[in-house]
Amino acid sequence: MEPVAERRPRKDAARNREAVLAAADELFARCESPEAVTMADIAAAAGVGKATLFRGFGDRTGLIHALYEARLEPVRGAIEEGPPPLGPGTPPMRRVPALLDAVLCFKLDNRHLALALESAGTGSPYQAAHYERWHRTLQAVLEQIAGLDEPAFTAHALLAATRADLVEHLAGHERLPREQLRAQLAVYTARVLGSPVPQG
Amino acid sequence: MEPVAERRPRKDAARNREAVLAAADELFARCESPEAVTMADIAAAAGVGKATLFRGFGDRTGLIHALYEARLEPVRGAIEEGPPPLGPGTPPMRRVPALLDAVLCFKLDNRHLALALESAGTGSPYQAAHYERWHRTLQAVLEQIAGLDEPAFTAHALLAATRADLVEHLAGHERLPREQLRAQLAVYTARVLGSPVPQG
DNA sequence: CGAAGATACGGACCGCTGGTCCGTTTTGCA
DNA sequence: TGCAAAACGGACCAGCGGTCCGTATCTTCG
Repeated sequence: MEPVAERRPRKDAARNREAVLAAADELFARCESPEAVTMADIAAAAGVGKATLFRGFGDRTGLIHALYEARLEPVRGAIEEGPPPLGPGTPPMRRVPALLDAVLCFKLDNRHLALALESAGTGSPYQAAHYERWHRTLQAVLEQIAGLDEPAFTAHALLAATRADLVEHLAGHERLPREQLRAQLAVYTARVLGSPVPQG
Repeated sequence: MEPVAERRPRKDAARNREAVLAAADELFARCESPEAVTMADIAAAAGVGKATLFRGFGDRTGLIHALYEARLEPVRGAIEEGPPPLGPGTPPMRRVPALLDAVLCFKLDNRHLALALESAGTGSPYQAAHYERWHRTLQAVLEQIAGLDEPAFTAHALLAATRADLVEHLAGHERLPREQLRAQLAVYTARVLGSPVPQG
């Protein structure tokens, strides 16, 4: 079979792609509701025609996914090959809370983007590639904890506690401070794991 | 001050309202994705003009809310004044799992409707009246359990495990049987409460 | 360096949706 | 039975995601 050459993109295309991602990022960050930022807005802010958006990312959800994935990259790296307590080689009972805290912090730092992703029209968030990844990772760690059955469901349930709109509701609407939210999630996680509650 | 007379609606209006609710209910149940059923569809199915929809319910989310509330009515009654284990007067450690099981069953029985509600364009599900109600109820019961702090967050987290799209993902997409899902939620709930796991 | 082919561009354009307007019909009351 | 008030319905509108195609830009090769 042909080795699919995968010729690298033209340089104006690459530049435009970056411009679009940057513009979208800023617009989503600035606007309160993800639905308030339209594709035309993004194109205009990037100084680009609308067709360029769709040629480069397929459709709206494609663009949001790409943006999310780019922002997520560092966290993913830290989880897959970083040092403890996030990286591999951490004892499960310590890694699970670390993973969830990382997810929570990410959503706090990228509230609007996460919100945009999870309410991105077509398809539930549960079919997105990154959710699958997070779930698999978490499930694998949970499986190493003796006496904890149903790791698959438990992983879903724990991740559900960090849903973007819940985070937005607590942090944004109810003004719950960041550290307090993190602490509450930590306590909750500990309870699920049956471990003694963290200090404090 | 005038006693606001609240003159009762004309009978054709009442009849149309029912027709619309019935039609919407059936359409949402029949179609896979809530977005696939448009307001025009509902109006046509009810044998009514589009304006009647908007006059009666304000906008799309208003209609969905009304429908949801109507379907929810029996469950709400059972919780507020029904017999144990759902109603008041049940020991907290037994009532919490009963409440969550009721929520789960409701979402299983009304998957598409719940999905429509939670992905209803404007506003997160956390601002809807019924969520507020469920959360308050659950929180109140959790508060009666000694040694369990953060009842507010715990209530949110537990309810998050019954999110409509998660339920849809597990029951619909992954074909997890109803009883199995209920059992898993029960085990998970027990773990959060720190109580011995239910039999089985 | 210049020309030709490939690639990407952009904004006018389309279909469809939620939501509104207003002339017409139905209802309730005297 | 007559008349005002209330509700009707479907043509209508604005705005969205997404597409099309003539044009401009890049790359490559002689």
